Amino acid sequence: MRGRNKSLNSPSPLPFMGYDFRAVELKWQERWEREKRHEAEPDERKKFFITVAWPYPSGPMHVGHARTYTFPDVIARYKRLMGYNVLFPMGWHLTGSPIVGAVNRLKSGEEKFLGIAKNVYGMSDEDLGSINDPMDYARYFIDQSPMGYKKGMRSLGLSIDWSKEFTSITPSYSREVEWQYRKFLEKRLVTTGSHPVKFCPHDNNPVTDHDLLEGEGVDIQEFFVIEYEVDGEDLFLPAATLRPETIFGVTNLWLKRDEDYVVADVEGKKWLLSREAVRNISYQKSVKPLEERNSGALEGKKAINPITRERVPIICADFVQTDVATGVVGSVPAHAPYDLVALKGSIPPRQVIEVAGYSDIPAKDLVAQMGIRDESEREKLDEATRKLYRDERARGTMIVNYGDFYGKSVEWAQKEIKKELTAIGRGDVVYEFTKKPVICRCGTECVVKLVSDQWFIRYSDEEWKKTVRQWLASMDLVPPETRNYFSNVIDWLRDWPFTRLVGMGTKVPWAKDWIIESLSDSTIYMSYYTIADVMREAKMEVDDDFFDYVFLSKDNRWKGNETAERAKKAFSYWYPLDYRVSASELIPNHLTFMIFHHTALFPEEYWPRGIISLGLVILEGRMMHSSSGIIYPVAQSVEDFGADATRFYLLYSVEPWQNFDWRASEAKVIGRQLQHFCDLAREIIDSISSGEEMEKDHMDLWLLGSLGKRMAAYLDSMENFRTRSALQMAFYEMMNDYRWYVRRGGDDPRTLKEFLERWIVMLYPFTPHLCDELWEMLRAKVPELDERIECYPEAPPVKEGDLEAEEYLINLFDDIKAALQALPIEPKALYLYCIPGEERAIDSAFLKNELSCDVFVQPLNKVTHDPKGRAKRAKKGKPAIYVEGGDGSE
RNA sequence: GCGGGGGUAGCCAAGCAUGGUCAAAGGCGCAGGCUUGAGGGGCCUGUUGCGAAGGCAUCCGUGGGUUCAAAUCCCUCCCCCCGCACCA
Repeated sequence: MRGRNKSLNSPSPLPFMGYDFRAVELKWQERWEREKRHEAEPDERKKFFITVAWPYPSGPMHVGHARTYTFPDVIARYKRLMGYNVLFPMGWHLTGSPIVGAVNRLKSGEEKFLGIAKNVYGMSDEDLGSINDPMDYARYFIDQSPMGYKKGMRSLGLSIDWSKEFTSITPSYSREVEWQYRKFLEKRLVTTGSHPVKFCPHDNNPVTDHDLLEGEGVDIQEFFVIEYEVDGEDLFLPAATLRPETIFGVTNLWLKRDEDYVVADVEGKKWLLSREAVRNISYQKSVKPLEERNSGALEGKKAINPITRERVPIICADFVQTDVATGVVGSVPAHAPYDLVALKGSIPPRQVIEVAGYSDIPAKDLVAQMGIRDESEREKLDEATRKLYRDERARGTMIVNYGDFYGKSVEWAQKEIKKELTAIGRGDVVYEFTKKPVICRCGTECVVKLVSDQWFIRYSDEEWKKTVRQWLASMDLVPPETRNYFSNVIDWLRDWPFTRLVGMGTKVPWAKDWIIESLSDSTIYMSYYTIADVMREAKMEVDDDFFDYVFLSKDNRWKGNETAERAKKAFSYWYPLDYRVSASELIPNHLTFMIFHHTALFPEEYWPRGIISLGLVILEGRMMHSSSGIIYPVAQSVEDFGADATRFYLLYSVEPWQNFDWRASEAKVIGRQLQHFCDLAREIIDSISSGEEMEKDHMDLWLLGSLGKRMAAYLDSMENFRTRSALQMAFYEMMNDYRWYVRRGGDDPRTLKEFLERWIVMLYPFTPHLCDELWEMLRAKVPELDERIECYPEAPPVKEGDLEAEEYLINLFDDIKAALQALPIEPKALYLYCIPGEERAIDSAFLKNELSCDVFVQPLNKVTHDPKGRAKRAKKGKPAIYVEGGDGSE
């Protein structure tokens, strides 16, 4: 020990001081803003453009959101350190109906919602009174509420370029959306059609799962309807089925016993429908009820199978469910357990499908196997039905002599028979929920409605998919596991209905009654960030030509226009998007749509380069839900622990793409650790004095060498977005190195200054306020440092030689501790026998001090004391150890 | 059901794509000691079991297998999470 600076020898004589994190954070936030530190303009530097899914401000910003936005901020700050010109913008997504819905609920005084607004969202009566329309509500959660997004983002110290801010309903942005869809229309990438949706007749609106009281997650199923003509009457029995291929095995038709059915005109034909079916189907087809007719009146009559022309009897039964599909069912006893049981052998089953493992009457096998006695055992019958369908569909073969059907698969037959029936005008389709009831919040039972004139984006287009697949292959996807996921999504993606009747948003340019729904208007909005400030300043009306010129360089009248030129310059500088950051649950829609849309609209040089998918955040083990009040608001975390501690905590426990469990107790610990770090840094800064030039000794070289290694690992992690691992290097490993250095007597102010300089820089992306503060303090002592921390110092080179000897000692020290641990004696003297030459690495003074006993180092060629003959165990790099107890013996 | 991702010591989690250097990093928590103006600070030590020695035994959801050698490769089973569309 050279004792140049006593205060640095452990333990610290200074009292615990800490710092006022809120004061420091506010100071720097204010300064960054005043200096417009994060506003980015095109220049000659290499650029880095990163965006994150824009928030939908329908409630408070909680720590889950904080993580989503802090991660890209850390990356943005890191890239600035690396010399990039970084654009990290933010906007607001207002499209859609939830905000509209929230305002309606407030206005109608819905109690539950008002309670949440007051207690969870922290809204005062005054706040509530000031909200009259959806924009008021959105504004409230964007920048008025203390729990709002903009305040939250600012208080976290996010380095967002607010000059590029806009919303999804900003008029000039809407122009871009219109441009995009007109392009799609031109390219025939949109199409019109009809589409089944969950619908509430009372509200006269489509409903989402979120709007439901009961029936969440229920799907819509397509039933195929086979029309059987009633013999001798102008009436059809529309038997609804999921298995039209079994039509060859139909032995009879079922109606519910003693039930009043309705004869109705359905698009020009007379159908017999249950009363429930009349209501349901009237939302899918034009249905005019004509008269009632009891099922008993039809019993015994015959109906004509449209394919086989066979006449089969109409039979009534109790198991028929009138609220499912049409309320009319075909009976296939060989392949449907229900039918088999209900017929009780009165009509012989007819096999039409053969499956390995089953007899010639498959339904019979299952009924016997499961011990089903009669049709009242619904649960068992349902299970048998499901199992049989699964097996037959997977492995069954058709054994009917009809057309090409013999020997064909069930799947093929199903498609084929649908085609045939439709062709001869005896096939139709009705939609039904997979499970009932489905009940709207208003209490009304929902129906399946067929929306016509719906517009679709043709994601099913094979050419388009091919382009997207190819581009995907060249993209950087983080984490790599998402590649498979994307690739599957592209395969399964169907046409997407992109028009809505309600909510905020941009109108479909050629169908002004419709609005472009929220996922579909946010596919290329990153491009607008690049020109948002130019557009706002210009305040001018733009048209399709404008975007053609700016985005596609089409030669037109905008050429030479100042605004257009500025926009074009900015766009071509910043685009393409380097990384898109989003939640992994958006892979099946938004993120994939983004790739589709870019490839369809822009030249390849502007297609997005990378996607980072984040994991979700849970709160103390539970899912966060604004609507249920299970949230931890950002505002609170910043107040409780500070912005830096919040940021640090959000990124340290798991990598960004893993799920994260927020625990306030841990966030608190981080706050303490930062306080400690601050103390330590100040101590080092205090110790810096000018004019002192000392030769670096072994420990100094070790500390700087190790720093080089840590920094290399840090850079590698950051380049791959492994922020957790980077933080572990930047904070904990650095801390450990520092401790060891001090413990080993290291105390050179110059070495420590160098060490601290890099330490601050490494931590800067994570805890920018504290780091800027420390940097400022450091500069007061070391004026030659750059004012901006962003001009980071290079890592010192790693010379393995500087590290080797110390590693040797560390290993030896560990071995000694392990050995001592198993010994129940007080060590008095420690003998170390090493390969000659290695003794140079053994700091016996240090060991003596640490172990409080005498230490004798004896190279193998100079062993003088070895009563137990341990010296022979010495190996290269691993000295032999002999411990002598207090009484001199062992 | 379909598709994707996981199960590692009290907790969070690293490692597994290139088997051995893995009793298995780091953090948290917990325990003990030190800091000779007593407790939310710091430093040190420990945290599967055994052990008068740096070792041995057992261990990485379950049960098998491959191998001189498996947390790491192959198979069986069990369990958990996330998407599945008109919703931001």
